[in-house]
Amino acid sequence: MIAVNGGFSELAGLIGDPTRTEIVLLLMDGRAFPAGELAALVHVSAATMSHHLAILTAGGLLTVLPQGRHRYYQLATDAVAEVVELLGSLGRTPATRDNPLAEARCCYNHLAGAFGVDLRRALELSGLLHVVGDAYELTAEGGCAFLKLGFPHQLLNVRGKVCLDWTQRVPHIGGPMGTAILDLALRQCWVRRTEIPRQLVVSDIGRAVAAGFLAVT
Amino acid sequence: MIAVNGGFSELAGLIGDPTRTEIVLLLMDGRAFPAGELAALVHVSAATMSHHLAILTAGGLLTVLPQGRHRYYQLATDAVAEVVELLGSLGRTPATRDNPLAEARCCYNHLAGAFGVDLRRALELSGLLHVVGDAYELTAEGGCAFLKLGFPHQLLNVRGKVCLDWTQRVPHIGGPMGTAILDLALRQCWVRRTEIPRQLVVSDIGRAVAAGFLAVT
DNA sequence: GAGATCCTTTGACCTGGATCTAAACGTTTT
DNA sequence: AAAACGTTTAGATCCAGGTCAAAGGATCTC
Repeated sequence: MIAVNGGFSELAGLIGDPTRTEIVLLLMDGRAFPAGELAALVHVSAATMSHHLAILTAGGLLTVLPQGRHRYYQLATDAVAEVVELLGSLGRTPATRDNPLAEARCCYNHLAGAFGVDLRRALELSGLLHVVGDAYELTAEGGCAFLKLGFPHQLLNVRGKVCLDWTQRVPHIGGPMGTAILDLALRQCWVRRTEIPRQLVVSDIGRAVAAGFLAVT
Repeated sequence: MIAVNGGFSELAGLIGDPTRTEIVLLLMDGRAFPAGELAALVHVSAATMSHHLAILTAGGLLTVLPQGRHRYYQLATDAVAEVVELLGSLGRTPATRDNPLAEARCCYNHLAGAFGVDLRRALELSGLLHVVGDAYELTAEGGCAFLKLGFPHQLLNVRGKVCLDWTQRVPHIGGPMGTAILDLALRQCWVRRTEIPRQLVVSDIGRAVAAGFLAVT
C-alpha cells in the first residue's frame, strides 16, 4: 500500500482498537484524565495505556496537558466527539429510550440527549435564544433570564455551535455556550453526573427549569 | 475483554483496515459493484476481496444483491455514508477547495459538495423548495419547474432528507429526492462522473441551471 | 451436459501490533 | 539528596487477522 487513502483507515484504525475505544469513550464527557487513572479504569497496565495515548495523540484525536508529574489527556476538538457520537448512532435504532444515555448525556463538553434537545427547543420557542448565521446567541431577554439563574455575565455574549444529536437527529447547543450551559446545569443541579462516564441524570429542578423557559413569553 | 463496548470498536474496526476503507470509499458513489470488479480496483486477489466483503456485510455496512453469477455489493444505508463523510472531514481543514471532491461529489446516492449545497440554497431561496418538518419538499412552483426540466412526474411528491455536508457544514438534499435529483443532474449533464469514484464535475449547463433557479421569483 | 466465468471457502503463511515486565526518566515531596 | 510517585521507553512474547494459492460451488453459455 503506497499512497494512503485520505487518512480514513488511519483515523478509523485509531478508534478501531477496543482499548482505544474505551479511552475515547471515557474522554467523551469532556474532562481530562491522567494516564494512570485511565489505565486503572480500562484495566490495562500503565505501559499499555501510555502506548495507546501516544498513538491517539499522534493521530490528533487527543491533546495532553502536563501538570506536575501528571499528564492530563483529553479530546482534541469537538469534531472528534461528533464523529464518535455519530459512530455510536450507527447500528443502533435511532432514539431508543431504553438507553439512559439517550435521556441526557455529555457530548464532549456540552449537554446532549433528549434533555439537551428539549432545553434548546424551549429556549428558542420562548425567544430567549435565536440563531444568527450558523450559531446560537442569547437574546436580550435570554441574557436577563440567564443572569438571574447564575450564568456568568462575562459569558453572556458567547456563541453556541449548532450541534446535531445523533440519537434524535435534532440540533442542540454546542460550542462555548454549550460548555457554559453545562457548567451552569451542573452547578445548579439541573443534572448530575453518574458513575457511568458520559451519562447524566436530570433532576426535578432541571425539568422545572426547562418547563419554566417554555412559560416565558 | 468480556462485554463489548457499545459496538464502537467493531464498527470502527470494520473501516479501520486500509483495504476495507478503499472498498467503502468506492461504494460511496452509491452504485453497486460486483466483487470481481472491486478486487481489480483495489488490487487484491478475489479471495481477499470476498473475505472483506463478507466481513463488511456481516457488520451491516454493506448489502449484497445476487444477480446471476454476479454478486453486487453496495452500502447498506445512507447512515453509513454519513459516517464515512464525517470521518473524512476529520483531520482536514473544513471547506478546502484544493480538493476537487469539495466542489461536487456523490454522497451515497445524492449530490453533495459545493454544488449540492448551492443548488439546495438556490432552490430554497427561489421558493421552489421548502422544509416541512425535517424533510424537503418541492413547492407547487418547484414541481412545475422540475417537470419542464425532465424530472419524472411520479417522483414529484417524494421527500428529501436534510443531509449535512461535512466539508461545508451546511445542509443539502438527501433521501429519495436527492437520489432523483442526482439522476436528473446526470441525465441532463449538469454534472458528469469522472474516473475518480465519487467525484463529479459540474458542466456549464449545471452552473447555468443553478443560476437560473436563483432568477426565478 | 461440457466448459467457462464468477465468487466463496479452505488452509497455510506471515506480519503487525497489543500486551506485559522491567528499567529509565522526570517531577514532587521529605 | 533521597525517596516516592507518575509516566514513558525498551525488550520480548504472542496472537489476531490480512493475504494468497488452490479447491469447491454456483451460474451462465454453447
